[in-house]
Amino acid sequence: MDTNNDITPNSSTEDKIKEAARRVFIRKGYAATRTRDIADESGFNLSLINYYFRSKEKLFDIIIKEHFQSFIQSVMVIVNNRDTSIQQKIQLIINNYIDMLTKNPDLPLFVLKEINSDPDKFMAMIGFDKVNGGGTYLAQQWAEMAAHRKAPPVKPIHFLMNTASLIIFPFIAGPVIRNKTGIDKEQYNNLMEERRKLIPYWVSLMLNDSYEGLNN
Amino acid sequence: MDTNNDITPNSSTEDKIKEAARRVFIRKGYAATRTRDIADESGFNLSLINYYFRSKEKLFDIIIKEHFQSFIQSVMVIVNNRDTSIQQKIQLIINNYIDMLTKNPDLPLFVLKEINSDPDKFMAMIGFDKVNGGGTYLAQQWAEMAAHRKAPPVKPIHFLMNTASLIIFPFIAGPVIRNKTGIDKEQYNNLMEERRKLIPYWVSLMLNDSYEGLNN
DNA sequence: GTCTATAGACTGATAGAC
DNA sequence: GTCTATCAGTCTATAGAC
Repeated sequence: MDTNNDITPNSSTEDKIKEAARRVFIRKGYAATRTRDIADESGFNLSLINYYFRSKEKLFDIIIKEHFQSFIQSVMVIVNNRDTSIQQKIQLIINNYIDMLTKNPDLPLFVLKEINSDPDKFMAMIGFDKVNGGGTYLAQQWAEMAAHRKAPPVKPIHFLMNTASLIIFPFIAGPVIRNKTGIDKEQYNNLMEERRKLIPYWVSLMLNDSYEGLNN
Repeated sequence: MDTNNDITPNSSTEDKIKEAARRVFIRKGYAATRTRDIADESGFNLSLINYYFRSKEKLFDIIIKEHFQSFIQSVMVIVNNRDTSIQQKIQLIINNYIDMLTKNPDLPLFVLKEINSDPDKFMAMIGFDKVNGGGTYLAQQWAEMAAHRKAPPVKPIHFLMNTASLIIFPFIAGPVIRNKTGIDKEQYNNLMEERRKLIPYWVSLMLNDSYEGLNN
């Protein structure tokens, strides 16, 4: 998956415009992005955007598809691996996300914003509508784990929400937290690195049988 | 704090425009909001927006100030209360947030989006720049708790991130999760209600001395 | 106070020169 | 392929009738 922000020096004009468009779209969102911003970012003339891609919307569509499909697929490979435990899968998914989000910190806010403005359209665009979490091998492992406990662990939906929250939200809230604490981007990334090991620990706490005592 | 979406029937034109503007701004963000949208939402003519508020930007400024200041103050009252424990404060803050976010599910994404586009400006606008978390009574209680432990609990910054993540992120991700699971808005709100008691339990797990064993 | 009409700037997209 | 010039539509804001 190519989600880094490097400029490939020998790429074609078409690719350079795509790279520039990807950066601007993700930073500002579809609505707030002007085709002139993309032209400036690419270093080429405004009219070339329409020459290569016909319209702003088609350019957006192409870029987003390319950007997400390989990432979604890499997660699907992890959750369907028959040789790893639930705990190992969780660690791998967390690593996968933290790698990707460290490279693309603007991505979660962008995705949530676009999904908010038209859920069905955007999820179909990135191919997330075809993902069926319940049909994964991870889901099967979870069901087996739940069956072998006296007390049920936390509801899957809450567990999923919590794991996603702990991974993704700190990236979204980065600007707020850095603004309040005064820590710089590098120090903040170090905090995110610490979380690679901390999040698996925190989520494992939620799966403990001691959960039983809570149902009051 | 008036953050509900009720239309007050006997309010003036000025107030009706403010109410309409608040709804539209929060739903779509500043950049994507057109003054025509506000005019339509209010039922009045486009030109009255400028008659009463001079410009889109000044109207935005007024509304956002009013919307947040009372909420921030209500949280400050909780964190500076000398008669409640850390645990009680956490529960009260969680209740405060879940109440507010259930009424205004679009708010977190709106805030994060605006902060992302200009952190200093927006945080000053809502008065959050003057908030000093380290000077609160809660911070003092935390320091005392940490001093009485052999092993330090989780770093305050991670604890803060995690608590905020578990509260706020599920509201942001609501559209995605509802889209994937097919559950409706009311069922989703029920899940959020469950979290009132679950989040304090989960965050308490992170404060346990068993945390000691993690530092490998 | 509330409306219609329109100015002036900006947007996405295209025609045509080279 | 890449550029300049410009169109047609939309945006915020204002002037002026009532």
